[in-house]
Amino acid sequence: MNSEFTVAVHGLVLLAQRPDRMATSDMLACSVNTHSARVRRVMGWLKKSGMIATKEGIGGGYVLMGDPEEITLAHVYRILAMGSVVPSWKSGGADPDCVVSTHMEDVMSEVFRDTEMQMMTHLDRVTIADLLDQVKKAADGSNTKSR
Amino acid sequence: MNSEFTVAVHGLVLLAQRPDRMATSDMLACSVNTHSARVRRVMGWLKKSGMIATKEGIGGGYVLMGDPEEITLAHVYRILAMGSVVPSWKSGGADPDCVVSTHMEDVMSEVFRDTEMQMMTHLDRVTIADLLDQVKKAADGSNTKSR
DNA sequence: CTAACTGTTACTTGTATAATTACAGATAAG
DNA sequence: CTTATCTGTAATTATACAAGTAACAGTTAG
Repeated sequence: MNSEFTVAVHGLVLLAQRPDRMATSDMLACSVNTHSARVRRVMGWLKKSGMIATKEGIGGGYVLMGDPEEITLAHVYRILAMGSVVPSWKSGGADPDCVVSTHMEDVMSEVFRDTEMQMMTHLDRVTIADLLDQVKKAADGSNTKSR
Repeated sequence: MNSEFTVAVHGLVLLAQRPDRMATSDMLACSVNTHSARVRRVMGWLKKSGMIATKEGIGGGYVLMGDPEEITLAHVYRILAMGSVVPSWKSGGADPDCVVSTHMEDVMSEVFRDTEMQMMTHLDRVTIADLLDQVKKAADGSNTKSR
């Protein structure tokens, strides 16, 4: 699971929170705590998927297009992070006389693939709206605490 | 999921395949295609968990202690890779006036934790023996092919 | 025209990880 | 006793990848 997924989810939650569902890349970058160029890159992928729309020029920004209660983390993951839990490093292949060496790469590839699929079943159950709720609860908790 | 998990699983499958359930770090390193010092480091963790035993000196090596049919990938994951699917990079925290910025780190931490738990349910169903079977099947497939 | 935005590429910097070296300790065999 | 073969461990080096950032082009409104 990569940081681009994190940026995207954070960005979508911020858009969902905004009254007009809109924010500029600078605003998003400030909330996320990263550079706006990075935000633009990530949000560009989401735009391509139709999850958000963009308005260029004066008064522009990114606009959430879907219903936060219907946007799942699995959907975001598929766009930005698919395969990211799989290590890039592979074992085996060095010893042609050892069947384990010869075949473990393929066997592990399947393990990783199936594991990622299972992981998606959780992400399929969590929506952007859920996360916004959690943010609000945490914020209410913070406010209560400071009283 | 990190490469140490991969090294460990590969090593365990090789031990399970061996008639005496034993192999030296050099042998393992050759099969895995890495340096023996790295193998020793990883196997050291498995030894601490009781999954394997070691014999030092002449005629030494690593010995599989459990039943391959009862060693799950989840067990290996817990020892070596716990938390490895979580990005080290965190978003938010830069804008104290933005509740999303302030709380998203904690919210995402919980998402990652729950996602990893769900992932473990798959790893709990796969054993070292399963993987060895797959290696054997793949090897049989290869042999058939070359006829 | 200028300013405010998105979009994109390329470069720089930082971080994490894999490879490797070096050596100590344990054990068996001669 | 010495030597060889193993495990165990720390440190250093090399490599890969990812995050940060600069730079600029294109789009749009005033």
